[in-house]
Amino acid sequence: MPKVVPEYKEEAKARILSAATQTFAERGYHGATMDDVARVIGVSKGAVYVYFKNKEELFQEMCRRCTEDLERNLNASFAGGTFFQAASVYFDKAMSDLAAHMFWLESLAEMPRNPSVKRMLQESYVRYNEILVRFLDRLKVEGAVGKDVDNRSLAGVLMALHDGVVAGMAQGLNESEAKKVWSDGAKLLLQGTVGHSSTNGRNG
Amino acid sequence: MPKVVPEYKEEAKARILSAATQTFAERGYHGATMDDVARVIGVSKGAVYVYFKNKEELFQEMCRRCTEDLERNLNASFAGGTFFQAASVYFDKAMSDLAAHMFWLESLAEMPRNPSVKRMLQESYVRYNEILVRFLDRLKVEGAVGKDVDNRSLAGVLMALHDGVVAGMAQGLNESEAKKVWSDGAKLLLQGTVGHSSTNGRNG
Amino acid sequence: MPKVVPEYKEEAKARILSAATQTFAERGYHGATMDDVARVIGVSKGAVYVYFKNKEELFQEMCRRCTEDLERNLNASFAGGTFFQAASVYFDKAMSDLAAHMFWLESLAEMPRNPSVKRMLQESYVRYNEILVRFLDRLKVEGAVGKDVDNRSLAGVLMALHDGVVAGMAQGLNESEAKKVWSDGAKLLLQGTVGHSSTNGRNG
Amino acid sequence: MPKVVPEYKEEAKARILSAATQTFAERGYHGATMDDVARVIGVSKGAVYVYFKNKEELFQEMCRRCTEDLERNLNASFAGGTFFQAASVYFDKAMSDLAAHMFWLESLAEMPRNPSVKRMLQESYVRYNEILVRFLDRLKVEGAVGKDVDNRSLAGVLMALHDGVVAGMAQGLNESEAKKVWSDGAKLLLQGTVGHSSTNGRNG
DNA sequence: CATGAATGAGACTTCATTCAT
DNA sequence: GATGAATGAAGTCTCATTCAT
Repeated sequence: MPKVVPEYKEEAKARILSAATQTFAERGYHGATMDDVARVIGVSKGAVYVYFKNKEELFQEMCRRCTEDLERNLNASFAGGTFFQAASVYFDKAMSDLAAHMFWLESLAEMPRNPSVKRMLQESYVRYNEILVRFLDRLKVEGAVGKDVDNRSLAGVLMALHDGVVAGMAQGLNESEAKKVWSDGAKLLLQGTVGHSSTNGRNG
Repeated sequence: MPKVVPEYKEEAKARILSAATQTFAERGYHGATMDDVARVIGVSKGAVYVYFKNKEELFQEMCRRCTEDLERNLNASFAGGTFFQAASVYFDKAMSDLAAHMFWLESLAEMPRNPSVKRMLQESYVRYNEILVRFLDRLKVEGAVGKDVDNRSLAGVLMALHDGVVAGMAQGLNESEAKKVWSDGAKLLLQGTVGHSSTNGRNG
Repeated sequence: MPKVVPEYKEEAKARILSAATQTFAERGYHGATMDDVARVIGVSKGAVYVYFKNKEELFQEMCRRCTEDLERNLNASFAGGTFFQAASVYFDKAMSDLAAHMFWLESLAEMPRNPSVKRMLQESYVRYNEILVRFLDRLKVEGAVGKDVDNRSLAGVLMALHDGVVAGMAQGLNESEAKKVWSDGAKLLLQGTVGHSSTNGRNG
Repeated sequence: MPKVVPEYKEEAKARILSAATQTFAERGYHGATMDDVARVIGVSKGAVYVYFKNKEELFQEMCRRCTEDLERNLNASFAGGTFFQAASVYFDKAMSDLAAHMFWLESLAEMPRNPSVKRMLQESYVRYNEILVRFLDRLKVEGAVGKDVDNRSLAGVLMALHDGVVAGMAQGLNESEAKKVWSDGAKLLLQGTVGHSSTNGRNG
């Protein structure tokens, strides 16, 4: 890969970010050293500083990419289909990057001390919610969600379920258990929304 | 109370643990220094080392007490009454110690690097689950939960919802929003368990 | 020297400042490492940080003390007596701390990059001038300095002579050569002030 | 001018030296990076290494050129005319390159750590002195300087005055104040040399 | 020749831990 | 027991220098 092509720097950055996400997920923000990150891709400490001004900026860029990836995944998964299809598609895709989950916990813990990360996570939290609300609004129109349900609240519950499953995996839940919690939770919630009054099960 | 009696040592330990929990919650495990902890209670760094061999042991003891507190709260809240009563009692008690939530996120993030903490959190996770399963089993006997529901799974969903609400608070949810997510989630889940077949709303 | 006495910290600070002045004078601000400074007094790097927040603050404190010492020396030397007595007393005292001269050159060079040092040196420069002006004013009253001489300007010339002698020593002038330049310069200047008109040689 | 001719290399070297002098004067030897120097003339770091083996050699070459420039200026200014004419001509020319003054202070400070620079500055100091002595010898022949004056010493005083004025400018003296110190100093010194015995003011 | 990505030695700084008082 | 000065390992970051392109 010649150094002269313009894409080179972007690739190098991406390589570092990938190594850093993995390392930070394993060792945490404070436990991971710049040396650790560099060693993963077989370069020297100094090389990382060519692409990122400091550890903090590296971390922020990782957060940015992670939240964007998650948003992309949500957008792609909750674009159409039934509730369960979407939830399942989303979950399977999300599970393919387990390191991202631990990294997310790390960034949650870093929020109180890093205003930039805090802002990013709070803003992305709101955006995720909106994606889900849009999806649920469509389901309501189709009758798959009861008319008396507050979709904003339901979206909040779904996100809590999601975050809680990730936290659960950190606490020992294996992947299949996590998937069961996620799908059982989703099923119960959807059943709850149609409640005893509705009979529409098309989207369930 | 003279200084030589054993109670004094316990009091001193408790004072340090309380200061440490607060400090670790604010600054994180790595961000909080032994000096910070000592300063909060107005003693010297050296004094902390009289009661705890090192930072790690201090942290582990904090984790132990936090998981015990949480377990106590769960046991007390999910001892009797309806599902919503229990959920509400629990939540109100839990909210009274907000620092504990951030500390819990910290300990989650520390798990991969601290086997002892990892074991503690995984074991307590299982115990929490058992508490909830016992509670749900009773509700099922009383008919408040549908007979075809897997209580172990429902307990897992409830815990995920709980953990997700805490994570949501870190991401910007305020206390009343959090309470709404928690109670709406609990309501939807219970409605889901009784589904379209059951008509029993006594425990809702 | 017990650590419990209050004077201990002041003494430790003074010890570090002395070691630092010597080290900075030899190696320069950038060439001298905190390790170098610590090693001179046989302590560890970390000990220096107990007394000074960082290298910059250490340097500033050194500047402060050096300018104060110089001012004290000027005040003591140019308090009374003839011009030559004062100049000679001053010079002999100043020469006893050669390291201070090189340190002063270092701080001159650091001025453009260190606003705090810049301010300190500029302010002390003005104060030195005032000390000399006061002294010259007295001489004028006594008739040792011609009435038509601008004492402020003469003080400026004297200070330039002083600074130039120090610079000259850096450039190879040995102590006796420096003393000759200083005293010959002072003599010529004083002769110049009384010029061809005055005949008063009492202070020459 | 094709790139292969030797003149090109000389031009490139001169361009780098000029950029480096400016940069080193502003940021100091340690504060100025090779990148800074290269950026000023819009070339890459590597290009500087084509013309100079390392930072030290670049610095030495700068010192050499600066001392040569100063010597040239002294030779040109103190070639003929009266004392004041020479001093004034010299000063005006010297003031046109203020950066050189700060660079000179930098190199003074670097002397203890750079034997090559030390040797250069010490040798040039001697040469400057000889230029002034030659000039003063001529004035003495012409009677503008008293016969009983030690010209070598007077030259030393003049150089101290010069260096002190430069140091004074670093300490806050503006250009007109500096000029006043320089010319008042020169006047007083010359008056001093003719002293109470001589009445010759032709050169004053 | 020129470029600039990469290196790695070395500096500053922090902080858990120890120990003499 | 309590203190806090001192230690030293370890981490972040810089930058002179090299070298493949």
